[in-house]
Amino acid sequence: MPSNQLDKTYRSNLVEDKWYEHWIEQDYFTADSSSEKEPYTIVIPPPNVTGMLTVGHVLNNTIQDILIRKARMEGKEACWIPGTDHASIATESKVVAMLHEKGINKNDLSREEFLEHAWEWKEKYGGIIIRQLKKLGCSCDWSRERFTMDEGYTNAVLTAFVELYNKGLIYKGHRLVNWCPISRSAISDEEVIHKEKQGFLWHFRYPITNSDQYIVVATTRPETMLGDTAVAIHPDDERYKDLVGKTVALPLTGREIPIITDTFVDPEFGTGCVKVTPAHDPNDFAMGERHDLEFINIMNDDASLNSNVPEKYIGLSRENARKSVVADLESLGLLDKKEDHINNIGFSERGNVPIEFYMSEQWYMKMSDLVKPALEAVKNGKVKFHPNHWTKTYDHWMENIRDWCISRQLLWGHQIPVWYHKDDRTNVHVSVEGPNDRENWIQDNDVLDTWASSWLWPMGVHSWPDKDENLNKFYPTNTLVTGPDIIFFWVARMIITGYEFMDEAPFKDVYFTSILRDETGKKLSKSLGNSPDPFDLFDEFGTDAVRFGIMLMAPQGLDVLFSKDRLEIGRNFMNKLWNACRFIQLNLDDGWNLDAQLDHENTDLELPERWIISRLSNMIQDYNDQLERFHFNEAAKDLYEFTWNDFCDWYVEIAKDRFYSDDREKADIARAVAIECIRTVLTLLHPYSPFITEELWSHFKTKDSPDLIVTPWIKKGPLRDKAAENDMDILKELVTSIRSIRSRMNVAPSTFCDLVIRCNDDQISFIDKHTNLIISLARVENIFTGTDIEKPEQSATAVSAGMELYIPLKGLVDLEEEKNRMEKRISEIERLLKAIEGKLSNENFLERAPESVVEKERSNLKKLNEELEKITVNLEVLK
RNA sequence: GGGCGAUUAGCUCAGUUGGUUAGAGCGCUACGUUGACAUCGUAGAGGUCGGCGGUUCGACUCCGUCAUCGCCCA
Repeated sequence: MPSNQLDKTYRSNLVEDKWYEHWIEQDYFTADSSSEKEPYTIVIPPPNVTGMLTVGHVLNNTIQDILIRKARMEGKEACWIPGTDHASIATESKVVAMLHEKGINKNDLSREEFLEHAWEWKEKYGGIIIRQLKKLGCSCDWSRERFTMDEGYTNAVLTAFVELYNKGLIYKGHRLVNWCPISRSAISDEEVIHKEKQGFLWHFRYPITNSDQYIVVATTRPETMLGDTAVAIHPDDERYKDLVGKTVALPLTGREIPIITDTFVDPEFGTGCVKVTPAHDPNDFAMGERHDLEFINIMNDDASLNSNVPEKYIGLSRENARKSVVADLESLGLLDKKEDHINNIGFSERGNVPIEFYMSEQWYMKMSDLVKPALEAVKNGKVKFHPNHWTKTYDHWMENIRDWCISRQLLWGHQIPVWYHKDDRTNVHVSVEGPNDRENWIQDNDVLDTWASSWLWPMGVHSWPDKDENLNKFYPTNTLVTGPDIIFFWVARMIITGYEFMDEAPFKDVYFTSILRDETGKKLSKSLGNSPDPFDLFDEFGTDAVRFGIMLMAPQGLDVLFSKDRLEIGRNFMNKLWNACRFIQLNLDDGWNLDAQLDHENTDLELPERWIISRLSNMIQDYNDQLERFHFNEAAKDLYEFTWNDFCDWYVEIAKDRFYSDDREKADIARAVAIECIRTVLTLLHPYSPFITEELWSHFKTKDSPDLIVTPWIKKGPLRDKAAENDMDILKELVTSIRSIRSRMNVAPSTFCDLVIRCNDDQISFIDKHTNLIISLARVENIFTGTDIEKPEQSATAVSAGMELYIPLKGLVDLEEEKNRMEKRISEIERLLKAIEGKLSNENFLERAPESVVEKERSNLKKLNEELEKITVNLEVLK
């Protein structure tokens, strides 16, 4: 597959599909349940089957791909199980909209007919996001792809229902639920989004029966007064004591309702009197039960008013009903006043309209016992959260958990496996298969909440409830990667099912990704239109660059402000890597044998080689550590900095000197060292940026090496060499100082200048040893050294690494500027010295600080004093 | 009302268990096409680490408090 020479720029579109197809052909992604290797498993958070790839998916799935590719390279049996979620409400509403466009009303269809359309829709659009994940480069085991409504998965969902039902943990209840009038279904507490909205507080006068008195109630929802069945005051409220026990003639309805007392009423709020609408408010519902009030449901399932209200209001939408009721009360002189009020309104997450509290019969799950092992697992660290602070959110939710409404009045989903006998509705059959004499039974109409199916994902993707070798091998999984916004919906519930059905947590680590926001801090979402299409980004920057860039910008545990130009960093890095490889390749002789490895034991390396290998080893260590603790951004940064700052900026520049010299052996060593660096970087970068690294690998691998995707991971570098790092730091500082002088004095890069160094004997021999490097890196003609060498006339100076540097520049030196610069440095040194002297004259410091810290201060003091002395002398000379 | 998190250079962010002359990228300034890369190179300017207290020999780092912003829950 390798062609001979690398193009001048990296062209992602020529590379990506080629390698993805190759990996698929070689079957690298498929996990083997019978292998002896240690398993490493991830289950994908199943995206909505009708969804499209968002930038959030890119972040989330890149992280999973990084983990799984690394595990694969580490020689584990890597298994990343992909799939999609049927997403009841979201999908059903799309299908309804599609039908509507065709002029079909959902209500005119039978369940079977509707589902036929829905499956058709799923077949048509369901594959999109899977194809998109492939473009992203995800190395999922596609042979294991699952859909939550597949036959096997459905069996798991229904089995779980039946088991929990039989344990008495699932029951039917008639109570208020959160009702979405758009989807006409119950929704769970977690699907209600609270928003503050500017509204009003209306004060109405309710006439006391047989009296000319009235009582004023305050409400934010006038239309519900048609369902009032009481007025309540606080029992200690002196203002209304006389009215207790009397009744009110409820306006517009002709109904007579009692005035009751209840401690729930807040005397401070409004007038201290509240209307009580037990069928439409959770607090009123509770009061209704306490006081045995009448529950009057005044709404249809679409929130329009039903026949329990006076005729003129029947059929009105809740908004119009509000207008009518207010107008009518006002015309009766019963509107006392209207004031501004900020309401906290619950919105349906999917329908994006205010929810209703609606009385209906629903299925509930008892949660209090189920959560216990799951709560414990996170507390004692069997399941670890990254970042850890999410455990607090988890604990709080789990400790205050309420029963879960799991039924939905929808068609798309898992129909509840409960049958009622035709002759006797109280005769109930609950099983996965259903009754044998089906013709005599009617199945429950509702489907299960989608989360009541996806909560089984880690086991349901296998054969559960059957225990086959896949389940044995790949459960529990290792790491879950998901967003903190579904910590309740999904993460907590999966841990619950893990313990309930497998007696074991479903994963060991949970990594919560950053939530992506745009530059103004808004959450990226399709509905807001602020989410860029990832494919535009892939085209513009290359998939690898997007993956790398997004990982580099995703901080640990924080939201991330996404912006396109930050992806440029990724693109530039890919280009840099590509060109560094290209340069090394250009400098390999025709006969260069890529199989020749650097023999670390028996090769005498010079300083730059020892240094870069030490830096490489250091990076390998840090990189592995960062990945180990899920700090993906910092791992990426380690790789970036080594490649760019150490390797390209310094080593490749030094290698040029070797390549162009006559010393064949030195040049070959430099080639071998450079190739080792490149191979290491490619190996470690592969999980982040799989395509470009595989491509480059094909040019740099040894003959017998496998594809990079299955090349052994690197955990440890050849060796650290502290001495080499120190020496190289001195050399770099020297070169930088010289460049700095040149820049300050406007010496053109093409000009070679002379360099005079006053320093001690050790330093002289150091300079002698590295003369060639200094000459080529700093563009110097001749170097003169001496312990007492004189400062040349008209020269620019610097003190660097304890040496005095002079660059003769006849006529070019701006004395004033030089003087200012030196004075600035002198005052900086004096500031530092003062601080150090303060510390060193503090007895407490000397006594209590560790010796190494004191020593460091002393050596700093010495260094700075020497520098000060030299600069001062040079300044004197200038004057 | 309760909880969580944030506040470091113009912008976006790093900064391990307290001890560095507080870092990076972008942006900015100057110079530059020197045998890979202008998606580049070299050099440089730019910060009293949100305020106030406290612990400590020593605080960007730990504690308290206030302010501002964001999120979750009620």
